[in-house]
Amino acid sequence: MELTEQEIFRRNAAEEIRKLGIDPYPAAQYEVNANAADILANFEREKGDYQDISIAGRIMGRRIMGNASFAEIQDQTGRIQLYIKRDEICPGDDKTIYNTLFKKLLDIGDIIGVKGYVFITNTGTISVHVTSLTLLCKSLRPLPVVKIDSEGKAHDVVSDPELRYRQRYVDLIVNPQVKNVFKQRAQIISSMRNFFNERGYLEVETPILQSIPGGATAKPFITHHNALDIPLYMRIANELYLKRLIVGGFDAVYEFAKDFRNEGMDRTHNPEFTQMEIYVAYKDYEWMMQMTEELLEKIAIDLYGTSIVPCGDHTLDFKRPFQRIGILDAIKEHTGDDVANMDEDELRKVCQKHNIHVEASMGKGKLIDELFSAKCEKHYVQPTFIMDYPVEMSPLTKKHRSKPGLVERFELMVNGKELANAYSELNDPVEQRLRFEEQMKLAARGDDEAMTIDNDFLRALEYGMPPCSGIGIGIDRLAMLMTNNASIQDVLFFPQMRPETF
RNA sequence: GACUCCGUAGCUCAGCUGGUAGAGCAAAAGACUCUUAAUCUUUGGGUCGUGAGUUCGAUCCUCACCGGGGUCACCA
Repeated sequence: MELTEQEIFRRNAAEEIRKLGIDPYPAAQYEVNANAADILANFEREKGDYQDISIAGRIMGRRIMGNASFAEIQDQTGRIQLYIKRDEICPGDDKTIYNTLFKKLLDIGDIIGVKGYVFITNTGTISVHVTSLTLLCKSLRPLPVVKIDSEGKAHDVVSDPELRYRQRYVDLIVNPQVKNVFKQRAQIISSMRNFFNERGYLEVETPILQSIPGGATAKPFITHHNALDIPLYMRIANELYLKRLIVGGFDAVYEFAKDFRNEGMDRTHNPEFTQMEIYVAYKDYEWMMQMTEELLEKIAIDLYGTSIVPCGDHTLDFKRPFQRIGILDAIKEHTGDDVANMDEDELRKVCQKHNIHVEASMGKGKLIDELFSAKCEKHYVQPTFIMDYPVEMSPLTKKHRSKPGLVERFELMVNGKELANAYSELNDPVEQRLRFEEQMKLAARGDDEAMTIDNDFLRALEYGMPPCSGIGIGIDRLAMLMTNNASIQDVLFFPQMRPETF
């Protein structure tokens, strides 16, 4: 790879630094006792504190005025200005550290540590008056420089999505608000974990490599285990394993699970994504709706201090309780068609009437799902539970206690997108076997996402699983909602991309 | 997968009804001991995504390919 002019200059500078007897990549730890955000928030001139600080960060800008300079360094918490005076960092006759190292050989992007004291400049900027400077890492690539003018307007913002996603490290350095999105994501997960742990639920880990990919209807990634010489699948869900644990006697288990689905990618789908699934014994989907309301309200309040969350052109309110509507009622409301008692042929006609693409392999459940996705989904902006799905599209769900042909299932729709999926779990092993067999028939018709029968799971159910309710919540989509990002790529550090050629 | 838009210096972008390119920042050299988009002087840096075609001549027109965005399809 040909080096650019600036890369050559920086490599040469690293050599020059070595010639001065300074290691551009020193091994020793650098003790830090302060950070930018804390200093900017808490420094008061009168208090006389922050007078012996040590801080480290990346050089983000320099303004050299002969024998005194200002620079800005950025640490994990933010940026702070440094004031560097030649005769203070070089008190003796040897001015090399200032004249040669700082002025000539350091660049924007280098990581340095400084010691000194905090003061306020004549123009009122809280700054660190540097008394000693240590190079901690020489940067060999020029960093994009984003400047903020006096009106707070950013110039030359790095916005090219390809650069931002492929080189997330650069994005994080130059776009400080990006870091905040990921802090919020971590906070959301932490809120959920606290919520569950306070209730005594057990966090567990279950297999990612599975010989039968179950628990969802989706196309899996296939891999191969050499020693066993068998195909293995990357999990599409962990549902069947968590239910095995309920059989085993845990009353509530949850997992933040990376799932993998070999399907199309767009702004709401990444091939690998995170889903939180939880199963609680002796509960039903009514209970689960209440728990979900409590959980989401808490997440919003932990994050924003209120249940109200900005989201694109809307404002979402996660205040309990959420709206509830049956899926067939939703379809009736938005299409005018009452599909409750229709057979497959009639349903297909209704779909065609609404210009919905149908295929021969689609069964009744799938057709209803299509109808809902195309005509209803987008209308549910505020958190809404869509309830009581047809049995055909829910092979793991218990039949509705009072509504024939339906199951006790809900999906939570927010901002026109599915955020969660939950049900009263089917625990009748004979019924479950029949449902799997129905799925096998769909597979025979050409549905390459239909479930395959999992005999070990059925064996577990035969030992007896207490009635329970489970839910899966899409963590990436939740993060999108809660951080007001329209693209999944903005809430994943490293969204999937075609491999780069170097 | 289909359609569509985009790809020019390290970064952000201009440009040309077709005559092989400009700016700001960044960089290099110099000046400057309170700057803050620091300023001032000087300078370097590009096979205009890749390949082919049309043309006397292509960064610009055509086609293919590569990469990305958007819409749709697929997909909980």
